[in-house]
Amino acid sequence: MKAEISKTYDAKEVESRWYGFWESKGFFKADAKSSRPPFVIVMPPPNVTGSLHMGHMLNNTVHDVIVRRKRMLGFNTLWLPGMDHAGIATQNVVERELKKQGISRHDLGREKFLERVWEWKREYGGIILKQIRRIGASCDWSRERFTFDDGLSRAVREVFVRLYEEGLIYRGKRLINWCPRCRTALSDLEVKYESIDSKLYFIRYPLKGRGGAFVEVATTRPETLLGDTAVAVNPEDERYAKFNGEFVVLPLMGRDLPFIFDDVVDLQFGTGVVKVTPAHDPADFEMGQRHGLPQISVIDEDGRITPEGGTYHGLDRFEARKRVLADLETQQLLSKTESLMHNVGHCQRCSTVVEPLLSTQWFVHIKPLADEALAAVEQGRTNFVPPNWSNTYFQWMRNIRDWCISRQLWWGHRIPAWYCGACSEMTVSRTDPDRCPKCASANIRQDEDVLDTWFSSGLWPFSTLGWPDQTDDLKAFYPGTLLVTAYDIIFFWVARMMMFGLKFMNEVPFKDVYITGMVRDAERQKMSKSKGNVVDPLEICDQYGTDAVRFGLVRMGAPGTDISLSEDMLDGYRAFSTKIWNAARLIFRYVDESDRLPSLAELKQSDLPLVDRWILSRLARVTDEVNRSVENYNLHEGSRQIYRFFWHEFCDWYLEMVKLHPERSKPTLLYVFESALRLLHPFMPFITEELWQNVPHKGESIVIAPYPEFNAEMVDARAESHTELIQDIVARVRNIRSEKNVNAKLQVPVRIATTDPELARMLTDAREYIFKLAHVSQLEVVPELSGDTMAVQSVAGGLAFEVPLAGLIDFQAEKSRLNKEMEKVRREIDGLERKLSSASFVDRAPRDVVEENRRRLADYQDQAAKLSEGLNRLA
RNA sequence: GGGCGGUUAGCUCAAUUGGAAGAGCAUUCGGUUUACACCCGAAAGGUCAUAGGUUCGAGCCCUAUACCGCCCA
Repeated sequence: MKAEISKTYDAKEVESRWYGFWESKGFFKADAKSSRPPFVIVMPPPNVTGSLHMGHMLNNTVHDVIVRRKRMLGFNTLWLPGMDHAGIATQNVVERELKKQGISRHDLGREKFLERVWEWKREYGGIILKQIRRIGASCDWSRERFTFDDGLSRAVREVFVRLYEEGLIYRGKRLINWCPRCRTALSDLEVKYESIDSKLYFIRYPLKGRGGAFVEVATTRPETLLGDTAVAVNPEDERYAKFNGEFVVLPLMGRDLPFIFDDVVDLQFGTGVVKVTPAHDPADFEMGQRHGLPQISVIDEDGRITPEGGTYHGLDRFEARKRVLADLETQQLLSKTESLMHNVGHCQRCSTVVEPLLSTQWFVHIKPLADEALAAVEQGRTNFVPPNWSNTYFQWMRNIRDWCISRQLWWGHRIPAWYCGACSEMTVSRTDPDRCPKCASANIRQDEDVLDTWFSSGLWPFSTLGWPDQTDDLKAFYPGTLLVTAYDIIFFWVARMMMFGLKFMNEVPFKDVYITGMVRDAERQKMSKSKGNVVDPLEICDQYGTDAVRFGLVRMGAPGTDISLSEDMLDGYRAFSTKIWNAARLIFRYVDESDRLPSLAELKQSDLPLVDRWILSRLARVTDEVNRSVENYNLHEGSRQIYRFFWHEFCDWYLEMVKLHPERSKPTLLYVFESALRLLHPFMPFITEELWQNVPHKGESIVIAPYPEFNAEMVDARAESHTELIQDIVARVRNIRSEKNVNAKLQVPVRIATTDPELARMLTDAREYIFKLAHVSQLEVVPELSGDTMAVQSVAGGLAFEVPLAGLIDFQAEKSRLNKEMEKVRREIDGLERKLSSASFVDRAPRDVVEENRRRLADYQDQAAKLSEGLNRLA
């Protein structure tokens, strides 16, 4: 037993010591053969390019609190970590590196380029996983996975082929979102809409064969008129009904365009006539399909005008816009320009304006998968915490559209489809073919494209466990118990895991989905690089201690609510670490090497002093509250309970009282402190391990020590009420001293009135606590107060008491103090009497509520009587 | 346009099923009591956004309004 620990708490030093020990001992390893009940969480795999930000820290802290408690409760706990290969992001990073050397990925070629990415991954990838260790995350690193590992790649391929065979994956020419900078297709989700202050242009389209007559068409994208194949109006629109069967002449191009009539046209928008460009606008694409319009692509994959664009061929799309407008102006076909706020899609990764393009891509026919995933949440097989997020999920699932899964990248799972150069047959296969299965030609080539990264992350809950093989891990750890994630990837990730899990495992991938909020700065602003308000978690962990940052995040993060991170907040929780440390220093003074941890039975055999019975009872209740809160994912509530208990009960009261007889209370002191450390461990893993190792304990590490659970034998209601009475007396004496400006060093006598012999005995026995805590010199317990006019009167816990302060009392001030107190009490009495005299309340409210109110009224009346007695004496 | 949140002490946020409005920080006052001044003690501070409604009883349930935020189209 170490007799002392350092005077100040050095969080950084302590925190650097334990993780390696835990990991090397294998405490975090799950056991696929165990008969204990499983508790399974998969980590949302961070991008391989990522480094830790506050969002990760919050997420991983929530995981860790939950996981550590479950592990201590004896569950066979698996927290599976890993990383995502992050197609676009990673490819961008490596391409940027290459660019510095003046080369492009095309200079290297596909194979060489991929080698470079793997090299990069080995060297720089995965920094984040080290950082995750730094914050204490108790993951099973023996099961770490990467979405681009061989095993997971096999799962991806299996899923692709099966879905293709079932007709749920198809290849087709559709209008997709295209990023001209990344030169790849994107899914709908990867497009971020930003509201932009832009212009609405009114363009004259001359009517064919009607002399100079024209209709006006409003558009935000004049350059796309090059690809117009119709103009459309709403069939209800009487202004334009007469044009049925007529044509307009497309400006600049001279093409004839028919009038079509379609419900989607908004009568209020612009002039009510819109241009239709099926190859460059999603709504127009659909309209084109309904009306059998030709599709003319006038913008290419680089964002330049195609040969279809005539004289504009080769111009960048934004340059083309200027030129088209200028030419329209010259021909007097531009009638006016209005300001308009509208949403423009940008690439999620590089912020380039996305171009809707007609393109041949691979899609998942999503409806059948979505229906299952929708039903699972509707039936409560998977629950969101907090539950309102299920609405978000429902809404998206109900309006879901086919998922474009092919990407024109190199870094990713290559699409397992081969095309025959001889017979044009397409083959989708689990294994790489060397010749065409139809015509046996060896002239086959694999599809160039790779899959959306989210396609592989969607398989994470089972691909990481060895699927498609029926491994022990898969049997033991699927389905998972819980998923913890922020709300921004409910669609990207949660929804897809639900769909794939149900499809391929016939079971939801997790029972509960806990949605965290976001971490914001002290002004509640979103953290962003451009604003420069990003807080580096590792920096603040160094500064405040990881335990303190963790505790702060958990304490402030009610499910689903955002957290604003401020210095004040962090200061507060660092102070909590220091408080724990200092409490330990005090306790260690009383402890020597011969001390050992008592069992509860041993404690209960001895005749425990009041304060010991009290603190054990409080510990029991707090243990119950913490367990209940964390079990229901109210981590903020659990952390609040334990903070309050440790600081304001254990330290402020118990430790102060124990100072009088440390020897007598030592077994209980050790027992409660050791339990409190275990109770706190999931929240603050480092400091609790450090102290636990220095206090008498059983076992190798607090990580695998049992978590405290409620024990009714520890509850002692009488000890609680007696101690509360003492606390109340102390608080009121302190209040009187403070209000009367009694010198802090001056001790005062106290007289308490009671006729209850048990209370009288208890107070006499406990008087030393009152002496110490309220600076009292002597305590007299009397049947009735003497009527000393030189004393200050008050009531505590239903007992009248007085503090004789001869020569210190200002009668007037004392009178007004008592009157003020009386007023308060009367207000309470009035309210309660009104309530209790109402027949409807007495009849309809539950009996215990009525009783409770009666009891309170009696208490207040008693207090009022005692106060008025005091007032009479002064009069 | 559709959906979801939020509005409680000066600030940041709690309040389990409708049954006595709380904490931390900040403020004021008093304290170098041998664990801790990152501390101890005391105090002050609230029309729970607004207006209606349901109920014996509403911060909590219902309806509208205002402002703020997010998501989807």
